Amino acid sequence: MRKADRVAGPATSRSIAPGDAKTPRTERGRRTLRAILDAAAVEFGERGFHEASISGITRRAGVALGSFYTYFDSKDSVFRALVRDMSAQVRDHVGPGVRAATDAIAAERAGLEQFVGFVRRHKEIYRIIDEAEFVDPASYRLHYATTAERIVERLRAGAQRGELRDDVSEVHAWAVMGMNVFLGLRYGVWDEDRPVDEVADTIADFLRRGLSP
Amino acid sequence: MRKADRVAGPATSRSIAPGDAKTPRTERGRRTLRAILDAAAVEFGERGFHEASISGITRRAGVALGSFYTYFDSKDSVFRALVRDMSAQVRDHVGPGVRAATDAIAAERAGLEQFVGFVRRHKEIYRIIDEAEFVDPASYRLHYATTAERIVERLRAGAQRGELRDDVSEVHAWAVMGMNVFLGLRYGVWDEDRPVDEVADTIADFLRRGLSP
Amino acid sequence: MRKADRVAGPATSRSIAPGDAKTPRTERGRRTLRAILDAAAVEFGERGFHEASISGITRRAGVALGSFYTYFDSKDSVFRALVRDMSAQVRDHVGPGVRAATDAIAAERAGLEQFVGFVRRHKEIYRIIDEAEFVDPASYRLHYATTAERIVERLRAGAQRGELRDDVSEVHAWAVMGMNVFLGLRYGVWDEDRPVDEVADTIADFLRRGLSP
Amino acid sequence: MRKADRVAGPATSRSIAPGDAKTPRTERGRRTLRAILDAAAVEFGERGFHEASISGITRRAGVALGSFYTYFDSKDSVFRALVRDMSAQVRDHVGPGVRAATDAIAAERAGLEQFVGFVRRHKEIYRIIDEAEFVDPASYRLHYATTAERIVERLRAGAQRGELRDDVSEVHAWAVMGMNVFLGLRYGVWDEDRPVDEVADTIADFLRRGLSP
DNA sequence: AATGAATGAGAGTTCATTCAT
DNA sequence: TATGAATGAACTCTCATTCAT
Repeated sequence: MRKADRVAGPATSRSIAPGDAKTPRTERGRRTLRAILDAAAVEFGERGFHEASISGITRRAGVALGSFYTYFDSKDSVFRALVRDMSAQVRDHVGPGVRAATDAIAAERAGLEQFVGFVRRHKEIYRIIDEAEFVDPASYRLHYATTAERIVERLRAGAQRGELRDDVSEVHAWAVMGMNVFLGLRYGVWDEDRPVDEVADTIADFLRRGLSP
Repeated sequence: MRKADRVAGPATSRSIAPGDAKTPRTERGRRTLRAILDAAAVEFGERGFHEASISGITRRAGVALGSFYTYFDSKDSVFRALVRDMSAQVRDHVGPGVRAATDAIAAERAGLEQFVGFVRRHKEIYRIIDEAEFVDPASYRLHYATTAERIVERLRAGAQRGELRDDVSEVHAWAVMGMNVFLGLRYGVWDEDRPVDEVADTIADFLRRGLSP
Repeated sequence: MRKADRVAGPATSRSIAPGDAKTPRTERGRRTLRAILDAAAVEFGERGFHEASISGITRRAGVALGSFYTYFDSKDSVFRALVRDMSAQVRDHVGPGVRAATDAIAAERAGLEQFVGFVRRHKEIYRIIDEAEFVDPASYRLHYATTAERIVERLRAGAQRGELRDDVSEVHAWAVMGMNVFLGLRYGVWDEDRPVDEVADTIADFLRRGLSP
Repeated sequence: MRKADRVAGPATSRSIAPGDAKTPRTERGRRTLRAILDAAAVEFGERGFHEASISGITRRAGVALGSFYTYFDSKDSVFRALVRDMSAQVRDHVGPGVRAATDAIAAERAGLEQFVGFVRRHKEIYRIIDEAEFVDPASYRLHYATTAERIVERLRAGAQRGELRDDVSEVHAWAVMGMNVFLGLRYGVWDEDRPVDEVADTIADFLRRGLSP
């Protein structure tokens, strides 16, 4: 996978200019925007929003400082674009595994497994989404609200199929999401001292007992 | 309880100058330090670390700008002091209820209940601890590592008393902590649309099934 | 009269490319230049020289940014072209009425009346010429020096015809011009709370007494 | 007269911090503010508002860049402070001569004489007030509206004393002000090729004939 | 211990102008 | 001739920290 695809690749059908970016009209413009977005992901991931600088982004992208403002209105606006893009990436990477699962518990197990694996490979995404809580609260809320929504739908579908208890609710969904996020932080970002498999097995067993009818 | 005690009260055996603060030698100095710490909690809570300013803190505290540096070396150092102090506050407020519980599940239920109730009353604490991930990662890690530690000890003790499964582990502890944090965010900070009781009951039931022998 | 003529119309014998503009060779080029000049008059009039931007001008003109430099060397040079053009417009609109007057006082009356009426219809011209004091002092001086020159010639001619005092001088001319400009500002640009007629009558009476032999 | 007095001297009873400046609490602060105001008058006078830079002001004042923002919120705010201050200076320098005059015509003659003399000595003030038309229109309007007001009052008082025609009006006042301003520009700022006396005599004679009953 | 003025590095942003297509 | 992306100097403003009083 080419580097640029990480941020705006064809695999996910996301447009080249997510969020607030101005759409380039020429091929050269498309290349520049792509370079800026990639560089921004690295810069924000390494230094965090406030330590990051526009000049750091353009230096990494190999373009002039002013070129940044050809595509974005402000530092905030790249960050917003990035958060939305990464939120979508998490969804796109976790989704297939979940949908391929044979039952409700297997689905949640797959979700956790994919998620922890994904954050191991993209630690900067974890950081960027988390920092959105302070920089772009709206996107942050949206990300987690949407994620919880998806989980509760899966749980309810499982209940209807008789695989889970009838009283599964939003509370369970937030609990599951909270587990995933913190397990991702602990076993994905901070330390990889435990196989993802093992963590997923442990949690799957826990959920099976806790949520079965 | 007087306001100052929230940050550095005698009830919790924390000294008046937690973390990096320089210890004042006179009564007047103690009052000034207290005022600065209180003001810092408000300023960081309202504006976040980077938006917060030293002059904002001293203005709220009603002292001169320069006085800040009589007690702290830098902006980072007040923040560190505050994070540790608040981490201790969470522990101090949640601890008694947990210890008073009659069994392992009741203890976790009490922990969640106390925690959500606490963050409802102190939303700024949530923000300050969370932002530490970016400003003072060491304190952030320490906070969650310590909290997970305490949970795993409780779970193991419960297992030894035969109330929980024998295989409870660090993974379960991080899962429980993750639930608590996100339920606190959802039902404590963002919206209070569900009674704490109900949330706690739901999770207690879930844990009982999931973790019983 | 078509809109473009306001800036570079055939009626006044001014070429399509006044001042610093490069002369277009094709019909298409002439249209583009005309569009840019019109747009510049609006942009400078609305926002003033420094707030105005080349991109604002080309946006209004509906042409690409780069096209601007096909016709002008710099921001200063459009402004210069515009100032000269507008200076000529004032002259062209005020002149006929003055020349048609039957005596010296009537001529000055007509000059004021035409001038105030003209600035009411073209408030942006006022601003553009005035701002030239800071942006293009040479054009500014030239505009007022030329205007004063014309006034002093009229006054001297009136004196020779025995309609005015013999000692009319440059000082009187500058006084008359100053009146006109400030009355134009007050009753033309700022507020139209008094009929032009009345203002002109008052001043004509004042001049008759002040300048008659 | 010391240099600082030009901007904020005791002679005119204007405070040391006109307009938008923050009041310093120490003697050292007062000195710094005074240096910044003086430097700003020179910088704006020489380079005009847009070419002037804060760093140019602080360099001239011999203080650090940041010190500017100890006393002013923005470039606009010093400019506003300066415009108001200078408007007051013109008034203060012209007023005494006018009040000391023995009749209405002598008063206007004195006003013009003082004004032209003043702008010869303070050409930068002329420029600063004029540029306010574009930078701070409110102050500009206020300056001329107030000045016209004062003139119309003088004329009406002269009429009541039987020295001037009964129908003197706002229109005459604006005419007189316009003369003064343009004569100041021509014989004060641009060129000193004619003695102030002579200009004043010419205009006084003109006014006497034009405005006498 | 307290004050508040002074400092200056550093950041984001603008936009006239150039240039490859 | 027209396009619009690219450039980078220059500017305003912020604020943690220092220091003289």
